[in-house]
Amino acid sequence: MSEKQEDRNPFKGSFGNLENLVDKISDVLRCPVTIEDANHNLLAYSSHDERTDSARIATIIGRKVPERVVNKLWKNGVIPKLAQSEDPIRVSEITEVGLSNRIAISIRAKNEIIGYIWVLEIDKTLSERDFDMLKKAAETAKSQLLQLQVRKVKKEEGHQEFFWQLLTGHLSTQSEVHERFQRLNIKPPTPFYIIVFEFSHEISLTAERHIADLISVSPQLQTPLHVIDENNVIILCSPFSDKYVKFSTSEFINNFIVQIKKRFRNTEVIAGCGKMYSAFEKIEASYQEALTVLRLKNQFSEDLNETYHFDQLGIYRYLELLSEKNLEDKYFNSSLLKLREYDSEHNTHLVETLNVFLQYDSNVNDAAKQLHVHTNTLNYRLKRISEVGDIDLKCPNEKISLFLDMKLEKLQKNIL
Amino acid sequence: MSEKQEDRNPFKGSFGNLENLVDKISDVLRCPVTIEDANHNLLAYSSHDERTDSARIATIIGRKVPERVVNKLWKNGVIPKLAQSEDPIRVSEITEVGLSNRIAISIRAKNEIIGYIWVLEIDKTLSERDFDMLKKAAETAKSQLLQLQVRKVKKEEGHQEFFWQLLTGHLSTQSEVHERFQRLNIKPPTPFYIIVFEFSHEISLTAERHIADLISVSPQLQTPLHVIDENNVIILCSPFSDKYVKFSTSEFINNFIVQIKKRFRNTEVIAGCGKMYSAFEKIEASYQEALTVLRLKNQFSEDLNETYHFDQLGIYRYLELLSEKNLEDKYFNSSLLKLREYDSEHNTHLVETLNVFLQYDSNVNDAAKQLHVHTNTLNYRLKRISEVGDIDLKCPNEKISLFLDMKLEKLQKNIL
DNA sequence: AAGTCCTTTGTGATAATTAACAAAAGGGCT
DNA sequence: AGCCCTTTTGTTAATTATCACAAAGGACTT
Repeated sequence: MSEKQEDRNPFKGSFGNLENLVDKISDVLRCPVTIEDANHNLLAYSSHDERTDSARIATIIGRKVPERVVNKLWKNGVIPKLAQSEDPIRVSEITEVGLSNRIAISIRAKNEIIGYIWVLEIDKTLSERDFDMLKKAAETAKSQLLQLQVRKVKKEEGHQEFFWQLLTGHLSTQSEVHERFQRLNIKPPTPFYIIVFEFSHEISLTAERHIADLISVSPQLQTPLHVIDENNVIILCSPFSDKYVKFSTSEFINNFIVQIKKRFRNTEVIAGCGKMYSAFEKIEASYQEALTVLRLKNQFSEDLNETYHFDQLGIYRYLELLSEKNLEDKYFNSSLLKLREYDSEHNTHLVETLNVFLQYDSNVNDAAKQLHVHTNTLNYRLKRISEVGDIDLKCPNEKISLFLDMKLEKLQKNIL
Repeated sequence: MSEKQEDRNPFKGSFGNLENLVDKISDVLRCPVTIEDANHNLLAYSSHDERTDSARIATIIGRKVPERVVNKLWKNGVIPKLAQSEDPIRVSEITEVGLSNRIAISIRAKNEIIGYIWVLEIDKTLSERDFDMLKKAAETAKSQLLQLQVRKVKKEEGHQEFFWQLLTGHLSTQSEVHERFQRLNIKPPTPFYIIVFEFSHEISLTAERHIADLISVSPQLQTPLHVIDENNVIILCSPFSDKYVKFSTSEFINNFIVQIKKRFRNTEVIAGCGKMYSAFEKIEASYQEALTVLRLKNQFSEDLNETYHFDQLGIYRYLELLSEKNLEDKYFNSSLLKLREYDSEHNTHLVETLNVFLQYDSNVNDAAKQLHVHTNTLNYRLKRISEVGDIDLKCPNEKISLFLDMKLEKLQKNIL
């Protein structure tokens, strides 16, 4: 550091305690300031100022940043960014969790994060010079924190934060993950997979407690980590034994949903489950798969009513994309068009018949039952379908195309 | 027009004949210039200059722009653009047809195009001022052309140009199309469809004549229009009767290919056929469909060997897109993975067995024959597949997913 | 070399599917 | 009403598919 810069550093020297430092930062930047440790526990906050936002109030009251604020910051990448950079980072307003515009910087010693400084941009926007100031403040905060020996209070404290790191893929090495599991006294769960429950309403505090109970006592699965995120409950699961994985998972899911519905009427819950993996860097993948299941279940609610596992999605993973393509190409299935024309001319139900027939895996008996007609009737119709639509019902390509195209038409009807 | 502008107009007054005008334009712009009528017949060309390109030489020799140059200009949208705009349009070099950089402008009377002026940018690039000059030249050319009564020579002359207009969707109204057909003494072919033959080599002049004979004498179909475009022969077809459309089309296609292969050894020919329509604005769609067939036939040559009609493509229309999605998602089919692992551990052929089984529409007998194993063997394997891969072979969604995913894996192998 | 596990093939009984035909029912038309 | 055409249903015989069980062959282990 050059002499000139040192002269301009208002944070030079000792402040005795963190409260003095935080007030000094607040004076210099003319904004409310908060200092946290690496686990988002409140260490100090500027007091001259009553301008503030609800997240800050909650943090000061609870002496800790609320979990859902931390979760959000993980999800939108703010905390990972802070972990990478030594520079201040601007965070735009996030009204859902009561965060107004603010600036954050990490306090770090030897590349390890030991805390954060938060500056609220309530009615002033920080300049480049302010950013420099903040960097100097972080430097001073570093020595203060080291003196306080807050280093001991390492990141391992929060289960939730650790889980978010796993879910967002921000833990790089296998060994690091293992270490973290050990520190939390959790046997590393392998193999594992992610289950996400999506609630129709936001999850209340009462519900949170109930959910935590439900998860902790589950006899079917190990559930070492879980977190609540707006309407979703995200759970890291591991089977007790290699056998019956599917069975115990569906037991767990069904039980969970039944219990929730019993306790909270008018609440709808659906579940999505990612693939099972053994390498921890795949936690993110499994989480994303679970979210995909939920998205598609909302879109194809009838068809996927009984489905919760990513592996069971099958063609439904593909339909959205294909629907877009067909709209673009102005594609229509010639056979279905002919059948539709025939249907409307002769008051028949060839399309519906074909649909059910294919749905029941080309089994004449089952399809006939479903259609409430005689087997011979169905056979007669199939012959008709074959003639009218110019369809070879023994050709997999044709059958699959028809199956898909009918699903796609239905999807497009739903969207319009 | 203001007096000033008129003063600056070097094309004012009478030039006596087009040759004088074209030389004047060439003098002013210092570039080679050509004037054509609406059918691309040569009317006049500047002579002071031996700088030129091969397309211009061919045009002057033949007193007409070569068909393949005109086709190219239709396909890449230059002629449609000239039809819309009164301003000069810059055309970048098209080496395939021997066109160097040039500027074109339409000569029009009452919104009707009666000719074109072409300016070669051989070693000079035209300025904005030159463009203005060219517009004035077009104005003068207009009165000259009108005097020559070239208006009589309307666009109707060229079959090929008309066909390109249809193929590229540049004829707007049904009635206009009907009129044009009548002028060419062609009974408007409805319903119609497009067949495209793709040759492995560029089509020689000898081949062109042979192809024209083959098409004109076809007993299966009406073929009022056709055009040769690089390696492709594009044909507008219409069935003689509503019945046996499919049959006569495949007869025609097979005959064509056999004849070509007999005459030209070492030449491979594949055919693609678009959907049948009745409204002429759909010619473009049918053409594009035929091209899609050809594209996919090149990609899935084994599977689509016997396929030529767009309606028969089925799932193959979708595979490219799905392959991209799966690569992006890093998707893999869990069941197939398990089966593969089992196969390599136990030297079995479960994946291949499943593939054939699904290919043969879940028919145990046919699949067993294809696999050269006993029916019971196949049944045993299917039971194994069901257990190992955790697959329900009665569930259409699962079966279709497996079918698709196996095709997609194969596609990805081919690409890599 | 014997034993084990997995796979393949053969046999035959049983169940299920398909095909052929006849009768009946319904809808539209004159 | 009577006719024609299409659709539905019932009956039966012929054909296929499915299943259980036994035997045999291969690969690998001990």
